[in-house]
Amino acid sequence: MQIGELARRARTQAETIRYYERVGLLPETARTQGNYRVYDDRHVARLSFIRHCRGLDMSLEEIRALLRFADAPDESCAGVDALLETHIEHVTRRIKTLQSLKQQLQRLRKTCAATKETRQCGILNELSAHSRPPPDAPVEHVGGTHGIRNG
Amino acid sequence: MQIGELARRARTQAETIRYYERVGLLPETARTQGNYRVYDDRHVARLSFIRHCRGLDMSLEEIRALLRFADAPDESCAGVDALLETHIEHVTRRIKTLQSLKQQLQRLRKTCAATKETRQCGILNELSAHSRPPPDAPVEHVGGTHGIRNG
DNA sequence: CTTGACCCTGTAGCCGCTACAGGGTTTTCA
DNA sequence: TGAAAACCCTGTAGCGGCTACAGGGTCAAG
Repeated sequence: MQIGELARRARTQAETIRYYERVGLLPETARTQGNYRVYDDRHVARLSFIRHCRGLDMSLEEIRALLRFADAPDESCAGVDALLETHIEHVTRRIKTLQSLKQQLQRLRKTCAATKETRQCGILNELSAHSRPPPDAPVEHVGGTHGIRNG
Repeated sequence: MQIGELARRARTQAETIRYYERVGLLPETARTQGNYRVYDDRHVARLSFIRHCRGLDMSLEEIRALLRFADAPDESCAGVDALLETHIEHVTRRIKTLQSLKQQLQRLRKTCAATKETRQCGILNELSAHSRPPPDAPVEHVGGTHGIRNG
């Protein structure tokens, strides 16, 4: 099968597949005479695995690590388990951050209830105040509020 | 004051300030003879405002919108309020996504409990399965699990 | 023999910075 | 006076994880 069919089967885009090859998540494949990439079912499985992990918001680095375990089946399952635990911690931390964020935003919004002009808008005043929430902790790896950068 | 002091006062980095100027969040300032940017207290206020909003995980686009309200004090506070509401929705949605993610990950981790070798690692098997969680909704704008991209 | 569907490589863009390189200016101190 | 240090400047490239082109080649059907 060629890249288009692989893309359909793994619900991805051809460009993403080529990207994964470029960054070493998918192996370089055989080519046809016309220089088209050729894939088989194992590629479908591997790509589906990757997309599944991405759906679970793992980074490509984490997935790379998982794939190393999958590729070396004699290593202990413990590594996989540990990686997953770490990832769950990241997610948990991110949830907590977002929850406190949400509270702050809601408090802020109430500030507006009274006044009705920007001139004296409580929100803007609050936001101008110097006190700031602590920055989002020693940059771990669970993204911001805005747009997961893929489709 | 010059850029370094502004940076210290607003707890930012000079490079970030120049970046904000470049993308139009901060105005272009006067310069000294030696071509150094010159700032005053209003710049501190504006930059603190921006950093505060960033601390609340707003996008620069949202902040730009807020600044427009702040710059045009006759417009209604309602716009500010609406913007905030939208942002809160983003955050709420992201929290929900992450929570369901976490559940999936925890289920996955239990799969491992029995077997102890990757060869038959339940996690890897599960992850290879074709069923995938739905992608993270029509890309709104609250980032992934990994690393808020600033300090 | 042309159309169209598919494929290729390479590069630039998204966000919000960060981190240089390679220079200039100003202050400080011997 | 002159050197070092501390500050500033512009410009460019990088992060992650793609996406979206431009500008071409290949292949099957009509």
